Amino acid sequence: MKKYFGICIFCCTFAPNLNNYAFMKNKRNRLQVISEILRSTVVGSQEELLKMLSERQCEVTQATLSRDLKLLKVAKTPLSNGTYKYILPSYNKPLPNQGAFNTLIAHGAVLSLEFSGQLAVVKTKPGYASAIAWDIDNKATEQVLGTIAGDDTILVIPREGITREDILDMLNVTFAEKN
Amino acid sequence: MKKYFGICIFCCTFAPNLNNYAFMKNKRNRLQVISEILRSTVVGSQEELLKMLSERQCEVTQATLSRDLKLLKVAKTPLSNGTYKYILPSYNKPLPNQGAFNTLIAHGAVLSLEFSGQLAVVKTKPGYASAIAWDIDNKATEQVLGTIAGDDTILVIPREGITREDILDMLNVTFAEKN
DNA sequence: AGTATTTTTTCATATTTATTCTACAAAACA
DNA sequence: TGTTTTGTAGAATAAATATGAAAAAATACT
Repeated sequence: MKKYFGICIFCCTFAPNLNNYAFMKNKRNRLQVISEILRSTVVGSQEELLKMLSERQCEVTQATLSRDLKLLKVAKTPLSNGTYKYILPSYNKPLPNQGAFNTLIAHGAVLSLEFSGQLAVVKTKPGYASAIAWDIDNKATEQVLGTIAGDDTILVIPREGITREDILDMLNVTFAEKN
Repeated sequence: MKKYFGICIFCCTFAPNLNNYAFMKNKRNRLQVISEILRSTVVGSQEELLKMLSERQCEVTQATLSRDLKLLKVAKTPLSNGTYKYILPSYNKPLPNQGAFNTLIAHGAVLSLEFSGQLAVVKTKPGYASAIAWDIDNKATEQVLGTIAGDDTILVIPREGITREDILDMLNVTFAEKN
């Protein structure tokens, strides 16, 4: 049976690659490091990035880096000062550091959680939204006023006074039970 | 005395260039044409773009094009299908022009757009909501956290920091591409 | 007008980036 | 187990892109 090897847009790794390889010696780590560098630094060329990688014990060739950047959908864009910058696509940018929830995200039907104002939006695999919304509705009446589910998106409306952290905790609990 | 020649991000021309030149024979027009092409087509290389330009009576060399793209801050970004695409920065993408969206509204499946707080609600012809929501989801990940569609209504949840105008622009782009 | 100044363009080329081809390693399979 | 498939990476190279410098065009100035 064919397994799907898809890159996880949150941790930038391949889902089935669960083993531990030598530290900093594999693609997964490298992609992570590249993301981190690009998120925090202005990098104008692959060569430059190559140097920064080798400083972090990631020795690769430009060919590999080119492929990595393609994989990560990193764009090269001109800046106002006449130089260039490699930028991560927006979904890689934030890396909302949500600890435990991230690991759950990586393997389940829940793809992401993001906030906007007082609202939370949960993205799921297509078709899963209603089922998961039902779980949330039922397990989190204290924190959640209600949910609205489409096909792959759930809008979570928290009660007044509920923080983002509360929502996050609630989801962790809800999905911890699912696995 | 030194004059400041700054590119106008709205019309893509240089401010002091107020005269009329021969049609399609100057930088201003060329930049405009480049913007139009990139807004409506997937272009993967400068050579490709060069051809499209010459079809439109803009004969230039790759060197000039490279500089034009730098000026317009066009980024080259990898696509999921393994190819590349030149993309305009977001402020060039739409024309922040209420009018355009209204005309589309008048003839298309999109009936209206209204805002409430940070949320936007799009009304569509019956049955169209999911299809249009899907478009919005896919074409506006930068501005939109998610959408939830009923039969004829779409709830659009903008990301934090996204203005109503951004949403309007985004919709213009999305629906301009549909025609 | 003619001349000076600034801007734009091209040519040639340097630089940068993507890809082909090869080799090998890990995982899946029989 | 051996075999096949899939994924990763490097070297070499092709392809794409950026840039210096000179020429041409446009504009400003007198």
